[in-house]
Amino acid sequence: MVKITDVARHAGVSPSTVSYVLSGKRSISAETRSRVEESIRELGYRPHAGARALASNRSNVLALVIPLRTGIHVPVVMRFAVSVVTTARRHDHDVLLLTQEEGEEGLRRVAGSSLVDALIVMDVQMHDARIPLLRTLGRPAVLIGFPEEPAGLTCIDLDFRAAGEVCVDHLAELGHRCVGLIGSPPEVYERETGFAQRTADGFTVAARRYGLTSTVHPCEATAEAARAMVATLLDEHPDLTGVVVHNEPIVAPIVEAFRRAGRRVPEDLSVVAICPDELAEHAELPLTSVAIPAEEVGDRAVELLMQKLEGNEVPAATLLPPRLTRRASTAPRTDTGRPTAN
Amino acid sequence: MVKITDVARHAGVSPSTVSYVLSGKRSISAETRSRVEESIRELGYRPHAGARALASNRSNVLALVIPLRTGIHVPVVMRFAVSVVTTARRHDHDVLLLTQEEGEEGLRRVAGSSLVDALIVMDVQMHDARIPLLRTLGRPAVLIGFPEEPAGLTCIDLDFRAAGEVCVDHLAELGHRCVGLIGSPPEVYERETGFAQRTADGFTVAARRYGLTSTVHPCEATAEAARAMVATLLDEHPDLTGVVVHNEPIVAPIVEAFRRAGRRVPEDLSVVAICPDELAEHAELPLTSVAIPAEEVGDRAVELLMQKLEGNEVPAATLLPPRLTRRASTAPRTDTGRPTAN
DNA sequence: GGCCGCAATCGAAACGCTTCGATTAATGCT
DNA sequence: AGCATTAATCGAAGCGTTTCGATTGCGGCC
Repeated sequence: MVKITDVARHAGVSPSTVSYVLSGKRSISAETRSRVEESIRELGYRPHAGARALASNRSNVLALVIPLRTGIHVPVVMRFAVSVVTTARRHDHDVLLLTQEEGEEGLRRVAGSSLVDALIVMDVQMHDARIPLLRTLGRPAVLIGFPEEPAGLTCIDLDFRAAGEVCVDHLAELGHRCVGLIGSPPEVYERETGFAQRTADGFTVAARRYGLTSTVHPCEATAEAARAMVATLLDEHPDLTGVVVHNEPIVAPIVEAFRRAGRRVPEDLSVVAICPDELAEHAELPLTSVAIPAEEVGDRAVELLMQKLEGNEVPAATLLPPRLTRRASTAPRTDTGRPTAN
Repeated sequence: MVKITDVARHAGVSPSTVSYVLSGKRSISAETRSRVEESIRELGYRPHAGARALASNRSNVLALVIPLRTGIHVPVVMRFAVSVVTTARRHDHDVLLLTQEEGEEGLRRVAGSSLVDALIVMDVQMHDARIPLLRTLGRPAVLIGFPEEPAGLTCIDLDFRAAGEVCVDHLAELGHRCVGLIGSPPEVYERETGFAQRTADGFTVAARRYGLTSTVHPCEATAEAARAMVATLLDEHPDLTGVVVHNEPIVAPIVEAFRRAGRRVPEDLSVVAICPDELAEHAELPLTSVAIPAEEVGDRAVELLMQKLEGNEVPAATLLPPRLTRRASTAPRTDTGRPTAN
């Protein structure tokens, strides 16, 4: 293994000079710099990560805790993860993958052993056991999602409450008077997962503001559940003409089920999805949707973390504004109420 | 930060004794051991990962390279990743996440800097630029998938060739005489991704052995493409009564499309999927399938790596035998050929 | 009873890097 | 011309472990 002293000897300088060339923390003459760089290249030198971490008290590794729970849409998680890794690399950091199975002890371990400099935690619950822990860990952390009591922590996410509202705004503007939200699986709500709850809150509040009839239903992420859901909905709310779907895997099955139930989309029934743009665009019928900006969230989370690592203050809460894109699944309400034969 | 000397002082022993208690590399009296352990607990001591890596020349971290390419089914990738992390933890290792974007330079970096002790590489191509690199890296590596020239490397995967064969075996036994394989998106084949190619090979060879008419078609992973595929297939092969689908996202759309085209499944047309059991079980019509044992592959990959880290020899190739589970989507061929009206 | 071997423990030398003062040479200022 | 300042570099002291030989008792053995 080639080490810094080898490079130093080869370039005719001291090891500290090599170190400063690498870190740029002190000025180095152009001539020396290029000589050192040439030696580094020639010898194929790579600083030893452990030695570096020991001496500098920085590992240049971030921990990323990814959720494994049921009811969480995997492709979205992956998009977060990838954007975190990509952005971390831009800042010369690597990413250590932790699963939720490891739980609090995992966080303690990687933080306590200085394996990582900072942490990113996904899938935050309203009352999350990791929250108090993160406060005491003494390492910068960014949460993707908002707990009930975020004081002292840095959180970022799509503004799901606003997302719920924006969907209702859109439907209300189109003249719909009776709207429904088809949400995440029940267990997601039972766990009090912030994003699901807040979407429902925003939806309900906005509907009330417009004086709309509204209803919220959790739904399992299977095609059968989707069909059953649609049946229930149409049965209990015959006037229903606007639906918001916040459950990625079943957006297509829901639309399909409404059609089978004799509702044309969008002529008889408007559907707004809260899902990645990609999914909405490539559906059989392109769907009006509020995007889940996974890449942006992951990216910004890392940027926030980097700021904190440099000792800078960062906003405690970052709520990304929802962006609704009109596509082919929403239309003004027709007067006829329930136009097609049943 | 509490360090090993603090623990040593607190327990009234030397630092090396504490180290030996932790590593178990020398015998320690029961009394001393428990005194040290108590001190560790009381002080909340955690060995510094960097210092440990420096002194021991082991980071206890594995690199996992995950694919980001199009045409790769994300949930399956995630299941690999999770099982890798879980098993690695059982062996007291952590997992560093690398994306394919980082490419060869990423491998060089993490291996060269001793950030990781060993590597797991997913989504291996037949002619993969990383293969020669891995041979020179001087670190144990396990590939999930098989390249063209695996000499000197350790590879593991489902035996996709056998999987293709097993599907044909099953269909042939049921009396089908004209079978088709609907595969991964074209780009996956263009990249010469081993698993796709081998499945197709196994399928074709087995069909020939039985004297069946067979056809292989790549297919984009969208519902539209699935429908188009089905139309083409039925058009070009009117006698088709058995289909193998090796493309997770579209198994349901394919079945659906056949039904719309007037083929009852399984009465008129048998479908075998190559996909995770979970997907096959929870489909509207439970599908006869060959499972993709992601968990087992990830698990075994880590076990192999651990063996190699301990200096043990391991088999160069591990091919997990395919397991076909009969469910409701396959049935004996009926005499009528194409029974339902068209 | 002296010797051997083993179990248990200690001390000190790495491990490869960063960083902090110190040193030297060159530059600017008056 | 002399002094102060700055740029460029060096040397050495850590950083917190692990590990290797050395040391100390102790029981068993002949």
